[in-house]
Amino acid sequence: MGTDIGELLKKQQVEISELSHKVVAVDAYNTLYQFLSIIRQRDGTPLKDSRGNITSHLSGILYRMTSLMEEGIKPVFVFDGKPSHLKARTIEKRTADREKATIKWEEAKSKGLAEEAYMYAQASSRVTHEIVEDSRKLLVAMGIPWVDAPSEGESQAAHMVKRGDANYVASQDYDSLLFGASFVVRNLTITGKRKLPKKNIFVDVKPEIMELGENLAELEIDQSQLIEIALCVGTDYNRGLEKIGPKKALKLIKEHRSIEKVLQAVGQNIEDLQEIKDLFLNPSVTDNYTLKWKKPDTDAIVEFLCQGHDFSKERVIKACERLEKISGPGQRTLDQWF
DNA sequence: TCCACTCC
DNA sequence: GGAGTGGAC
Repeated sequence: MGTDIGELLKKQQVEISELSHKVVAVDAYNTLYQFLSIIRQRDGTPLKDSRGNITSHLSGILYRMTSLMEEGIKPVFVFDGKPSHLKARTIEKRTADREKATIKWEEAKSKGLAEEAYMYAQASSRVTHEIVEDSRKLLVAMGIPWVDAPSEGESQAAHMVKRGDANYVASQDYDSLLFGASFVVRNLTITGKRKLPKKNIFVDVKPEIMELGENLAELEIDQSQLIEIALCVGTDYNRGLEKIGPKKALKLIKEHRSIEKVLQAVGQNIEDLQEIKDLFLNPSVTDNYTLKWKKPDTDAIVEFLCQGHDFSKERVIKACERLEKISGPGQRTLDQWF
């Protein structure tokens, strides 16, 4: 997913408290996908209510956003709009991969291969329309704003950082840097535990910040060249060049100064090159949004999660009390919130 | 208070 | 992922 240029980028580990009072534009798709793939029962089944609706994302949103907001972070969710036609191949591939994984999940389950089953269960995660709608409902009840991107959520989130309406884009992907976000935060979690892929081992992770300008300076390239490197490696809009990874792409772009010359040199081609480059440089975004953090509507949260989705009332109310306290009287950050 | 482990 | 629990210290 996204572009694999991570190893070129300098990241700075920070404490969550360092993000206090910052507005963070959360890449909704990325975050929801993360919740769906990770918040699961031991056999790999996602959390579900009694009617069979998936609820993993709701649990993730409720608890993580509550914790982040307790730290003084102001999240805004940015949802994907209509994807570019250039993304069609990637979307088809994701669908196919998901379908394969779903079949393999069943197979592994019937063979009693628990670990394998879990892995395929994760890979079968899908951010459905219903999951997006439910997430929006919960966000509204929690008083967290959200924005609909005309196209990519990541580009809209990057745009909001460029405009100064947000301080960071939160995403595990690197694409928002390609879209020109000057600050991106990864691993925006509380516990700081992350399961290693495949293995049943957990490692400590801290939020890490990437600064676009600093990275460009370090790599001695400009924004356009960073995009060209990504194009060489492969993005959601194009297949990467054969036998070219991020290190080699960087070297080639610096050496030849432009991707056209790189393509000549390696004797390969990238379809729709200019169009994709333009998509990163001039993405479709909107200024038509207002960011307003409101007091949580505890009744609505309880109604939605407990009556609607069988959450434990006791636990939900506890989370609501934490939320109310954030915006409540005696809170120093009160004026920062409204 | 710190974990491992379970439940959601 | 994050909350809750219970045993170990």
